Amino acid sequence: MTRAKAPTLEMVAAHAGVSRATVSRVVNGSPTVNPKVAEAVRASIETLNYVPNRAARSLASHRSQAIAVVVPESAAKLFADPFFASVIQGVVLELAPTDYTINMIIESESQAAKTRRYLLGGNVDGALVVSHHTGDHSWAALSGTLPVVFGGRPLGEGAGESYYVDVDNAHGARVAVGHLIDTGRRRIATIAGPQDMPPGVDRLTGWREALTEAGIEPGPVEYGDFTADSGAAAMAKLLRREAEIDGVFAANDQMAVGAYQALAAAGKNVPADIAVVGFDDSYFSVSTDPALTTIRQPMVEMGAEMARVLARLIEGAPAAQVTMLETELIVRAST
Amino acid sequence: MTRAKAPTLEMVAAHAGVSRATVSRVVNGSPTVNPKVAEAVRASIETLNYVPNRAARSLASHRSQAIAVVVPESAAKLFADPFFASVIQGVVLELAPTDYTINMIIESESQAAKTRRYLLGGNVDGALVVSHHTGDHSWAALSGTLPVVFGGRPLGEGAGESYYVDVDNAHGARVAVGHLIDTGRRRIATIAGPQDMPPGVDRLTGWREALTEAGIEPGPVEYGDFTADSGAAAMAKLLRREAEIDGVFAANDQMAVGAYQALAAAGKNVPADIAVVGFDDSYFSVSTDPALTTIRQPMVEMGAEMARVLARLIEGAPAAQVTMLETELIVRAST
DNA sequence: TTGTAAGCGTTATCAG
DNA sequence: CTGATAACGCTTACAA
Repeated sequence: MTRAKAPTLEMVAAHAGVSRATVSRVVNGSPTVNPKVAEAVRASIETLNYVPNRAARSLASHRSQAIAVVVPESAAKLFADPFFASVIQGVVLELAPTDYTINMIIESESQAAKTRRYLLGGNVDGALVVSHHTGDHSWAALSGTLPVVFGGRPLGEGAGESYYVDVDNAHGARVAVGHLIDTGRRRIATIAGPQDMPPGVDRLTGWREALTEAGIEPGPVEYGDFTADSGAAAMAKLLRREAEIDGVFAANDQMAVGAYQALAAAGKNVPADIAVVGFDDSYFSVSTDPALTTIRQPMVEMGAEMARVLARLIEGAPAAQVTMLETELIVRAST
Repeated sequence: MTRAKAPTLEMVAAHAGVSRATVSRVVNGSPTVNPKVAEAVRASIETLNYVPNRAARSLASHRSQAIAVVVPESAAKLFADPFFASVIQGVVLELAPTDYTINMIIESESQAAKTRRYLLGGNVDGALVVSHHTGDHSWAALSGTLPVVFGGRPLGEGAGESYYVDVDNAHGARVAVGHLIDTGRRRIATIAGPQDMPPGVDRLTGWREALTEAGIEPGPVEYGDFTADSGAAAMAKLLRREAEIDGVFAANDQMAVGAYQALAAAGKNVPADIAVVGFDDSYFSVSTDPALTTIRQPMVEMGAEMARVLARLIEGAPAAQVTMLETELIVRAST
């Protein structure tokens, strides 16, 4: 079962009776080629079933037509993290119809140098860095050398340099709290996320803004680390601090789920005694009882947008340095 | 901001005072090179921060050091399907420390030809096809030309040809049913999956085998399509057929979740009146009330194993044509 | 053990 | 508008 040798550009040239240069032009859609000749070449390509060799092409053109998608190892280890899965899905679907190839690469501490060199070694035309909630832009240094687009707002310095696509967390939080207010809640607490992660900060800010703008005194704040357990603990503390809380905004669904437990333990009914709204619209939100009102993040869209921005960057086209994606309030039974 | 030209193998050779061939040998770990020389070359590589150009390398060697991961488009569109996410995670983690690059590619009907040519065009050294529950091996034809490893048992003809890694569905089902029997259930029904998908078939078979082997008359069977709604409908039918069912094995967690609804509607208590066990150990299983007893599939491990088998195939090493992965019974509150 | 030199399949620069 | 003819950076017989 010998594999037939793949036809080369040269063979096409011979078959069509033109030079290799001409075939190359046709393949690359150069306008400076006689229509008739082009047609003939295309016919030859068709009959020979020719497909250009990527390696040769990128060696000669200095473009790899490849895009790296970098995910932190920690994330890759999480069991099917829906955030990453969705973002990557968006990237892949967006790039599928283009000529770009997607190189999935894992950023692990131990291989940091290897990864850097891979990226800088001309193996890819650009990189997409998905940094979950951490705001970690340790790859920012690459930006000067290689087009890079980040997912999530960068934290701290270097922020001004990089291109990124993010979800408008503050706005989402404001909408969530606004919904609580609209439904008559007046003593609204929050279970905030870690303050060293942009989403943690922004969602807390949004909560506070919505309240002060509405002329309502912000309720108590407790912090969690985005896990259900931390949410339960935070809710318990909140309850201990103030029994009259009638609404709580959790910075993510998992903490909201944890809050449910603490609430149940305290004999509080959701939403009768206290309304709760989460953030993410993860699968937790539908499987809880009562189903959780939450803020949906357009994760797939985020991946797609990142890919679009990167493509523009690679092609030298102007691109927005920061793209904010809108969230959406999903009202369920918890409010 | 000019990007410093990447160092080439030639520059390393000059720096180390040897020929390019020698540097190449060192880079590729050839044993026929003087240790001292090799060391010197490595030092030069280090100081120059040299990283081999992939395109040139594969052009010259006819190996791409790349592996394609093919996912059906339908799956990619599902919201963060945990099955795919986990399998891919396994693949990526397994391949990360190797020199293989991972090319994610989506198999869409409209681009089938393009994908085929990409795979056959020498762009990758092998391919991993993740075909969820469908058993679709339409890519089997590639096997003759390119090393390919499938995820999931192939359906029908061509099965004998291809390499694949699968979860032992029948055994998992037997264990699930065995657990039901062990806990005293005697009238055990099943909500089976589609019979045109290997897992659907195998899990039904396992259910039947466990029962007959235990000398228990198999209970009624109803079919679903792996969705929660279909599970609810199937459970309702089951109840209508026989009120005395005291145990049910759902071919996946989602259908088990659906069954919960039908059971609640019928005033049945889980697990007092009827025990239910699912399959997959998806996140649904923990968020239900009561938490679902289920069979865990080693999805991440499946991806890793697929990668391992493919690597062996590419390197011409002997590899098992079929690898069966063991499942695990996870006992929770529903039984 | 090491070096020489001929490619690998395209693109790109120049002439024509 | 088309055709030579160098690169592109690396691997690999073949020699030495």
